Amino acid sequence: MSQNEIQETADFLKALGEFNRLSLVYKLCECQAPQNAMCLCDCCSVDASVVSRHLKTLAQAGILKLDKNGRERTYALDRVNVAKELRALATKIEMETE
Amino acid sequence: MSQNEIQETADFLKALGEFNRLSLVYKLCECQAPQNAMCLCDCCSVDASVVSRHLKTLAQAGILKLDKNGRERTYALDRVNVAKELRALATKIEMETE
DNA sequence: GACATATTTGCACAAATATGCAAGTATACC
DNA sequence: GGTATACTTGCATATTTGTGCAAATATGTC
Repeated sequence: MSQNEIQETADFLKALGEFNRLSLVYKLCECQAPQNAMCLCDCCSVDASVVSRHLKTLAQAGILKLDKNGRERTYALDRVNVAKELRALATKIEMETE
Repeated sequence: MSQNEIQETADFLKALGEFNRLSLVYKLCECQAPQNAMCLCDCCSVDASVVSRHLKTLAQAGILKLDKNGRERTYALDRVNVAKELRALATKIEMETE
């Protein structure tokens, strides 16, 4: 396993491993339709700018997908990718080597 | 989902989401037998005290199991628990609600 | 163009975190 | 008891990170 791969996985997990960001993820988990940032502000009691930054972090980690329409940005969970990453890690950890 | 549950999951992911800690986890992943802390020092180039603290963090998050014999402490991956947690999250995220 | 809405960005700051070193504790060996 | 080995802990410190506020940008509406 290369240093880079370790760093990437760590970044992915770190993005999920913060209370407000994980709250956003769970909130989006309940939504079938993509949500805009303002709507997501309700779920954690922080400033809109903070939500904006958390959403950016999550999107960069491949956890959310961003869509721009007009002055609105809608975010949706990248369910397939997140589940894939988590399962890959679970499988790796389960597997006994040598 | 309660605030507490969110916090616990976030703590679990945060414990995994740091480069040196994840390196330790991968290292232990390759070992069938539990390893002592000194042996684990080799895998990341930091002071033994730092490794000691990271191992403590991982154990508290339910990622490692600790065993004391004599002056040695051996650590082993709690494969079952970690895989279970990751899979539970994957399933939750995959599932579309309403 | 003026104004409202949606979101991002710059700045400042407090809190958390990772780290190294030196000293402390615990156990084994002589 | 003295010394070596295997850690852990306290302290200082540098870096990162989460946060709020105010200003900036971008787009829609009148």
